[in-house]
Amino acid sequence: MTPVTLCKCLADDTRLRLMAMIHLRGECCVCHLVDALDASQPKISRHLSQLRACELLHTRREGQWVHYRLNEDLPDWAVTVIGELTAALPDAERTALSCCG
Amino acid sequence: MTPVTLCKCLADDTRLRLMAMIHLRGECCVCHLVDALDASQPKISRHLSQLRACELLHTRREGQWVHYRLNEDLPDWAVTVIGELTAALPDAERTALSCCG
DNA sequence: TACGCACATCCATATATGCAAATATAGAAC
DNA sequence: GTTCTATATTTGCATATATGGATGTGCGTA
Repeated sequence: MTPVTLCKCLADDTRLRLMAMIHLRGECCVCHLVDALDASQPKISRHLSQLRACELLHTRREGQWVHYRLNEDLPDWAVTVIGELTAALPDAERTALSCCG
Repeated sequence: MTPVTLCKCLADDTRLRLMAMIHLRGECCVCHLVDALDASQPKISRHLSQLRACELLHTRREGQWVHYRLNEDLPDWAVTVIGELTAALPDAERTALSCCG
């Protein structure tokens, strides 16, 4: 995980909101992410795949659901950056991502 | 300045190193940035233009030289992110950007 | 005029993005 | 076991955007 790699991962509105939502809520399953972000399921899936390939996210399967969570081994600076960017989102958007839907 | 905008600006190796160098050194003129990053002048110039257009950098002309510095009005979260990413660069690279060349 | 510094434009290439369709995977009903 | 449905992923294709080199232009200095 390099600084540029992290920025590329977060340099897309969908991916940044995915990371923010998982950062705020903790573990999330795909269907909840699709609902909260109001995007097509394949679109969400593709971005999740990219975030997983870059080792930002880890997954856990539970029956038919796949749960995504932050990689616990991310370096501190990466977690700090994700937290700062999440906190900098507009209040309305951050609230929509954090509350249960 | 939105979180996604900042990430897009920093999601390129040349731009991230430009921002890191200016963050570490303070104000820099274009010719020094070109030397330190070992890239073509038009390439550096184009990326600087983009960073200036996004309000990350401000400029000051002094004779034939143009000096770039961080926008003093950047929100705190943006400065924090830039600082974290700069600090996360490999030691050798960060040293090359910070020392006088 | 001549020279150096910085910026802008043109063009080719590479990468990213999104939609649609096809392919696993798991659970429920029979 | 078989079939059906829901969930999630993957792939192909077209489009959009980003990137970099080469070249030309503008500005300031001597």
